[in-house]
Amino acid sequence: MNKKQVTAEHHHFPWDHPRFRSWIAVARACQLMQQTLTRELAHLDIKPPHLDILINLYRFDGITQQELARKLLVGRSNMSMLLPQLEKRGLIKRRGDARDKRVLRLSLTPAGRTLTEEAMEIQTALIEKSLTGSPIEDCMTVAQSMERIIATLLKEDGD
Amino acid sequence: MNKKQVTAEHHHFPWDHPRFRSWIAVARACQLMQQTLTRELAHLDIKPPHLDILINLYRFDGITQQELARKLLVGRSNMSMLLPQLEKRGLIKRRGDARDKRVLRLSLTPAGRTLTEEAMEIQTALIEKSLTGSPIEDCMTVAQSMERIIATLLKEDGD
DNA sequence: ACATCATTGTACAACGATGAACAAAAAGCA
DNA sequence: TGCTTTTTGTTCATCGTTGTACAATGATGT
Repeated sequence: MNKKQVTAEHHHFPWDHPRFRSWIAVARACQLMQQTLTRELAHLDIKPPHLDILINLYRFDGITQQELARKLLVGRSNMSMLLPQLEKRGLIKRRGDARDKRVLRLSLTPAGRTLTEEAMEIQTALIEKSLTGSPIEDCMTVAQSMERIIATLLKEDGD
Repeated sequence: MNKKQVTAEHHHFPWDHPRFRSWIAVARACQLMQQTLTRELAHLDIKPPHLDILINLYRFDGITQQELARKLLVGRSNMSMLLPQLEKRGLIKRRGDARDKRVLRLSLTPAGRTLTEEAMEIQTALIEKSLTGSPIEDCMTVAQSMERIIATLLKEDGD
């Protein structure tokens, strides 16, 4: 009931808000994870963006470039730049669809599948190592929060 | 004790691991948040990387480029590319240190301070809006998990 | 059938981020 | 003092990402 409270009850700065601090931590962790993954994938001569592509081709064989770009939250032009590289390296195959001559359907070659499995091994190991300090239920809480964020941001995006 | 269990007890795929799925959600949320923030900052003619710089100059007046780069987890060369732009726009000031003639000490101009406050308002609003679905205690859990990840990844980085 | 609009992939210029090589200044050490 | 090593910032070539403009194909409506 004196001066102390007056200064304590004001939250002028963003970094005093718990949600703000929380998000900054998320962003930095993400950045660090990307950098570390980049280093650990170096000897396979691929980078996180390539791995994202390969994993999705592994899961969804025959997907189109458009669908792939939407899953990865990147532009179509991005795929047009990266996919020919992977194709030249013999990791993926692109063949036109008979019914819709606009689309190119994507799939992994045997070499691509092998490389993807090696890379996923590395990524999984890195994630497990980084998250061993957090109990599974905390990971579930994190996942739920993140899914809510994704839903919120996607909703106002496609209006 | 028959065939069913044999296939069920194997977790071949990364996306079956809860920690893996959890991290994928983190990465996608981060990506989306960045894109949304980029759009909402557009009318101020700055992008998330610039805002990161400005906020740190707001908090830590007189910081050097090296210290700034370390806080942002980017290379020194990155700062050498971005800071001259902000200086030409009259948002920051760079002046040499008398005692150590190598370093440049950074500070915001009045115009830079004003712009930073506007931009922080936007970012804070976006974060609050995206996280309103998550109770504060969940945010704290998220923050703790992320700080652990950061600590883990930084530890093996600076060895 | 025809015109119009939407969708899919590409080409290109602009920009941010990186790592390596470099110059200048400081720090450590003989 | 003089020599080496470390630190700080810059420059440059390279690469991923974006947005825009474009061509080809498909879908829609009259």
